[in-house]
Amino acid sequence: MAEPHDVHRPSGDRPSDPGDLNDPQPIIWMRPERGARGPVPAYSRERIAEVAIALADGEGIEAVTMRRIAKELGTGAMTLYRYLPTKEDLYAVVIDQALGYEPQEPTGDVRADLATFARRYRETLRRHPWLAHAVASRPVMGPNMLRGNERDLALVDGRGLGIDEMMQVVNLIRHWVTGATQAETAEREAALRSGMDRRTWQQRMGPYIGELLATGRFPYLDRMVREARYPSRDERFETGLAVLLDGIEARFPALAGRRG
Amino acid sequence: MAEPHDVHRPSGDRPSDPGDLNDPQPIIWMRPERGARGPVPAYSRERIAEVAIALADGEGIEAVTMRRIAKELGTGAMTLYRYLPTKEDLYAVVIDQALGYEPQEPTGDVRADLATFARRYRETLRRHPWLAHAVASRPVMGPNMLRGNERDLALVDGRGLGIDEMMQVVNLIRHWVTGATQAETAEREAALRSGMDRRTWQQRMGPYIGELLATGRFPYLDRMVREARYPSRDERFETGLAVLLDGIEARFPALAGRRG
DNA sequence: GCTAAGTGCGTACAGCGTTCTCACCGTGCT
DNA sequence: AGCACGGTGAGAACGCTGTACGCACTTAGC
Repeated sequence: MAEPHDVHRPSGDRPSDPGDLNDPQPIIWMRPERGARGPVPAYSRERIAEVAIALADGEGIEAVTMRRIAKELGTGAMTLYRYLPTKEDLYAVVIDQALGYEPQEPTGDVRADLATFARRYRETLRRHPWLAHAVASRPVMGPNMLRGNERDLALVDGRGLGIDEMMQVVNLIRHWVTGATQAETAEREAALRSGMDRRTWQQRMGPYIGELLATGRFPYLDRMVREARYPSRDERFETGLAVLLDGIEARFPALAGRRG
Repeated sequence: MAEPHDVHRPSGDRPSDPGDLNDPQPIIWMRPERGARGPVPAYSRERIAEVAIALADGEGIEAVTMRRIAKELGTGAMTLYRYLPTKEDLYAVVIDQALGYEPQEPTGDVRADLATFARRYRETLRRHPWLAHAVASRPVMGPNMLRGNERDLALVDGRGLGIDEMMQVVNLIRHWVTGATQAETAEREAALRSGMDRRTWQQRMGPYIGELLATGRFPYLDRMVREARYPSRDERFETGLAVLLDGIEARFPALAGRRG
């Protein structure tokens, strides 16, 4: 929330509009990767993001610090600021790079295409356990995100839906997948945090759950503990997805038939 | 991820099981609020959480620091650690308290009940813009969360669904609401960050969007800028909800009829 | 070859969560 | 009635964070 200083103001800036004092920093993807003048840079945004992603995947997102990335690259922390003006910009680049881009051509079967889209998105978010959380916190607008948006909207195009409706369908799936994946990883991480194994977690939670059940005020929790078959995460995902797709076909019948 | 020290081990602890070196801290709601021995505490978990929530609502979640909360209470930072052993425990208590508890009796119309549930949940998350993000990152298990779970499951009970299916339906709605609300707030916050008004944001993004459209490689982005009617957030929410409920009724027909 | 933009990076600062410590308080046991 | 001991408030200090500033060095364009 603190306003970063002007790293280097464009030399020929117009007499600053008194309405807004500091001309806002342009979004990271508008800043040129390097100017034509100085020595050739030793690193690049992409290389830095690559290291940050590896770090986040291997040791958790909280291991991603400027100093640590720099150390991994064999340089000083301040060097990174030649490439990325703030840590928020680092995140933007890291997220967009982690999202990546995988093409998907519409097959004419919208339901199948949307299912593939949902599964692909989930896989991406699961490959990087910090990603769902990161992507949900900010609008990203990077090149991969934007190309991905084109690809995803194409899956529901040509069926008579307006652009608003198309966005609605795609976002419905996106939001559910991010929400569900976050819940998945939150559960997993909480278990891991308490000593790296499932037993320790149950050891910690067991007495608490027992205490709760003893009050008799949590009949459904009781049933969850006693009756639940606990479908696998994959099964739960597939069921949720089927519900979603049923709903989409019910509300937007144009999407239901085969062919275009 | 760092293991906090034992704040004060119970005096009569058994010879420590060599399997796991440090007996894990019990979950915060199992620790007694205070022992029977010493002077009466000047504060309480609830009071601390109250201050933290006010701070987060007013100045953003990043304003919630131990020192700041302490200052607001008129005390020293370390005082808080008598009530909450770590900041993660603070978050747990804060989230559960912010979730609150609002009763909801089943009416016999499951679709209407689930819609009410979804709207109520969304309102709660919107009242505290940091909450959706916070609740999605960890399993909470606090008293409000747990009572809420009982209340929500009751809405789909008595229709022949197993507990797993009941959870499935409730979680589907929860995950979508958290995902969608996070997207909502992320968008809003990003706009606010760049100078507190919408115009500054468009001023920053405008040239970038223009640059993208000029490439001709983003036809759908183009349509979004040109054709989109941009339904309000409330409209989008209602549409998404209708889709979800249609899907639920299609997959679990037992929920569709009136009465029990 | 000069100039100025651009680069690598050490130093330093304010602020973070948390550990250690200590003086003091108040209840329950003797 | 006295005192032991657990609970309490809180300051000092540690190792960490993001990043502002400054300086020496490199290189493209004139």
